[in-house]
Amino acid sequence: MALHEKINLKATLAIGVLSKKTKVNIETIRYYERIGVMPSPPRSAAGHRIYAPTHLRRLTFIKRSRELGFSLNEIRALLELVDGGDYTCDEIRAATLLHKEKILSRIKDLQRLEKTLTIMSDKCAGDTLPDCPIIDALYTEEDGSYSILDTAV
Amino acid sequence: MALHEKINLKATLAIGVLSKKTKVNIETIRYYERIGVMPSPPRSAAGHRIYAPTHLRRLTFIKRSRELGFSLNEIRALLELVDGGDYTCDEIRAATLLHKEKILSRIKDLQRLEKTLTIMSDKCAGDTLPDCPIIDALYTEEDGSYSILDTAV
DNA sequence: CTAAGACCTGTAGTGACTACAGGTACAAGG
DNA sequence: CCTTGTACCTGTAGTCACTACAGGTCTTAG
Repeated sequence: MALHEKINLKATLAIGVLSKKTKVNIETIRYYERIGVMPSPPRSAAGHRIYAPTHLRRLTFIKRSRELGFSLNEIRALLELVDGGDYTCDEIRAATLLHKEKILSRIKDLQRLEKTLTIMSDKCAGDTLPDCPIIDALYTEEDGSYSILDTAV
Repeated sequence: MALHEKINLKATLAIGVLSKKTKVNIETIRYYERIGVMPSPPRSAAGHRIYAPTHLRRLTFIKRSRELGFSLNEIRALLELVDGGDYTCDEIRAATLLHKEKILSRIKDLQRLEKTLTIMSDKCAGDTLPDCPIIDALYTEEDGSYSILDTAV
């Protein structure tokens, strides 16, 4: 192994190092590769993944976007735009605002929920009797005009 | 099939009827039975499930609790209390308030998220140039003190 | 008698991971 | 030289709360 090869390896990262730097689980990194949001990196002779700074940047992007509540599919779409280089600031802002709207409606759902829970527990005498208005309420079909189901982050 | 048998069947429901009354999917009802939150109902000669009004009540309870953001495991625990009949109003209220706290912290997470998204899109000129501060921000590791991951409803 | 519809079981897919089991590679210490 | 420890590898299965088939049986109306 010649010196110049060592120099080339200087800026590379093993998966464990990448994991620590990004605080993304090793298994998650491999998962991202499997589903194609991270590219397959080159391998060492022993088959170990060798990451370059570009991978670090990309994984940071993915992690940050996940933290902001984007789904992996949304991130995939964002990355395609970015990879293609044919995006405009307008497009990205539109996607961000759309996402913000989703978050806002999720907040509203949860606030309605919280209100209902408050009302229910306020009705409750909170004594040691086996009779509870909360339980009664749960047995009663409500309006059902809202559903918080399938509104995961 | 004698008359008295028909009378006994009067108040029973087929799975499709139960599904329509509760607005819970047929497949979901069977799923609830499989995981044990709904009891296995008696069957007709042909093997069809025959539900009684108690099943309707129980499924309503489950649906309503799900709408209020309780997980099936939490519902299982609630149902055990109710089934045992040894619950007090206090216990139920405590569970409800605990759940409310979870919802509140989820709301806070989402509000922080929303704020960040607002700040990011405000920075954006929104023009047709392929250069976007949002993208730049996504490539940048932030504090990371909060994570919205694994905070599904 | 036939066709539509409701029901049955069992399995696989979703999203975004996480957790193994069982194996290989490689460096440092005895 | 051997052992020990660590980091890596693949592949599969589990999580949650469903949903969606495939491929069958049963019931009911015309």
